[in-house]
Amino acid sequence: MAKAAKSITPPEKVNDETLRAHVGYHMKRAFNIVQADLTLTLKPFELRMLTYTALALIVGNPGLSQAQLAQAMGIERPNLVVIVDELERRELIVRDKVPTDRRAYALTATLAGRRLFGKANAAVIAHENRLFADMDDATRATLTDALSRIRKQEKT
Amino acid sequence: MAKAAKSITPPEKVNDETLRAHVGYHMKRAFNIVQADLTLTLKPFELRMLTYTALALIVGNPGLSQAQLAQAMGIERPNLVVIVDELERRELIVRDKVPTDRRAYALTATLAGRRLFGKANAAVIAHENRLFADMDDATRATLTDALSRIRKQEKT
DNA sequence: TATTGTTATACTCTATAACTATA
DNA sequence: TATAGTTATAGAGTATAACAATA
Repeated sequence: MAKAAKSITPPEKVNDETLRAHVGYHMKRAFNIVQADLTLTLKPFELRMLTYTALALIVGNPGLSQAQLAQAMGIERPNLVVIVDELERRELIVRDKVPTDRRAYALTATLAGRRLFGKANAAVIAHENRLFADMDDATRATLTDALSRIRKQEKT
Repeated sequence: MAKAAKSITPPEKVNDETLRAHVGYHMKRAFNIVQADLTLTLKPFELRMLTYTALALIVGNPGLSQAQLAQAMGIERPNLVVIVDELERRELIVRDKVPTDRRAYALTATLAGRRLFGKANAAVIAHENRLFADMDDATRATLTDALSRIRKQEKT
């Protein structure tokens, strides 16, 4: 039988029914939006999400080691090196040798680092309030809690 | 006054109090975990999140144009080209010229494409059930809904 | 033997500018 | 003028392997 020439016309509206059933799909879309807005928010401070996060943890934990910081940020050690390099070059943090373990560095924020973090953090709080403005506190708490409970699965 | 030599010791436990207050921080951490698990889930099918998503939308919307697909996926047109190229090269979709608009392509999944998507989708559903196993349906619905309501802000 | 920090490297995802061919 | 698809390119994030110094 001859192949019927089916006229293909682009659909009026895109049906994403299959994907809408997956939480991961919504997470990606939402995170991309949040990430893009956060990038603009941090631009005036010359920070990115990663340098902001690292600075926040160093400000809150003076003497932190790079291994601890990488673990807390959920990234691999090699990826942290350039981040810490950048913060140190800008004199927002200092890298001190730990006397009791000569392999490790103790990371501490400088006064400039703490000041910059204070300003950047205020901007981040405003960014969050803007993005999640139409979300009531209970929903926001549920969202935060649900997200923070997602953990790595053990390998089978 | 001489600078006091303060002995810096790494903290026992990392305090992430500041960051825990931000939804974006939890979104990133959670998405990284989901993304890593999804990558492993799709590996046997030689798909990534982007090729899987594109295939899902083409299967569900025969005749879709690339511009529509890029818009539905929330990515820029140039980034879609290599994705569509790959799906076409693997003969999972076909690119047909649209008779009424000779600039556009109509994307349609082949039988092989629909079959592969069926198998991959089953694996993705299992992956989601595994990752969100300890989350009850109401929470999952709240999470999905809250995430899908996050929208781009208008420029001020 | 294991860990800290490092280097080198590769892969993926995202965005923008500029082009062509059509509309 | 505007849109569809494309090319080229750059930037950012992530991961692994392998190394020197130290524990």
